[in-house]
Amino acid sequence: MPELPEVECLTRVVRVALKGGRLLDAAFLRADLREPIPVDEFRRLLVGEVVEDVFRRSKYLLMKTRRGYGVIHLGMTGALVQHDTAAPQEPHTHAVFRIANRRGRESYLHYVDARRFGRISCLAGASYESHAFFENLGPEPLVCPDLGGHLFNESRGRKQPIKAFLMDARMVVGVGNIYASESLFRAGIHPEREAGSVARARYGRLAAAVRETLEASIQAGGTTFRDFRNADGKPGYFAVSLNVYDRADEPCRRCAATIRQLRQSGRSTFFCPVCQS
DNA sequence: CTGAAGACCTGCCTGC
DNA sequence: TGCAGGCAGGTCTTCA
Repeated sequence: MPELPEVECLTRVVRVALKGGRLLDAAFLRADLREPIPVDEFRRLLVGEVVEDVFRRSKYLLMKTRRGYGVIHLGMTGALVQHDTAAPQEPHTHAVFRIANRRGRESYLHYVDARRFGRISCLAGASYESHAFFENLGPEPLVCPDLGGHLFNESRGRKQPIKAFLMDARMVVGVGNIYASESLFRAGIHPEREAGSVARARYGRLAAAVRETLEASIQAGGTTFRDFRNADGKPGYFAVSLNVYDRADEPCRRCAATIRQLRQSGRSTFFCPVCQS
């Protein structure tokens, strides 16, 4: 399940493969993802054009050309895998992009997504920030200069549990279910605590915990969990160091108390009842 | 406005 | 063995 570190790792691989090169063709085997792929517009904005940049905003991967942007979101089960052939290599291959790197060497990026929660779209024009996908997004956790202060300010008056608050992309992007549990553990904050009741200093610790957790996962190549693979098809290796996620009834690595599981807003939360308060 | 719940989708796992 | 049912969750929509 791709979260921000997975998308960051993928973006780096795609950047090497595509920045300064061209998208030569885009074949769509089925266009009915979470929303229909705008096939004609996508081709018009991207095919044949030089890819000036490949970057990430939140969990979206963007490819910039002089005409606009290609936008890819992997949803829950999506993957973008590089191959030497256009022929689908596995079930649920929904799109195949023929690309050339800046030296002209050709390869293929296969978009694979069993559950079709993902999104392939495009934006015309020179800027992407004002588009509906992006206009309400909070800051990037890895580069925001004062994430703790920002979260503290945004949280005042909110009765929402801090875990739901932390996962709200309008507050900060890129903290999905796994990293929300892990970050709250690292910061020692109970996931059910009211967001508005958490002190400024604790938000400072939480912001540091979010950053450390995400960066550790990026270093490890993204969390391996069920469906995720990197663009070269290799799994990431972060799952081995998860402290609480999916560890219900197992001992806390810090204090040996039993890790507990609960449901918040329909999502599984894992926490240590001793380390987190 | 807030916050919670539902919908989307399909592979995998459990239990009968 | 087969099959029903629950679960996974990012994001958008709906509802109270």
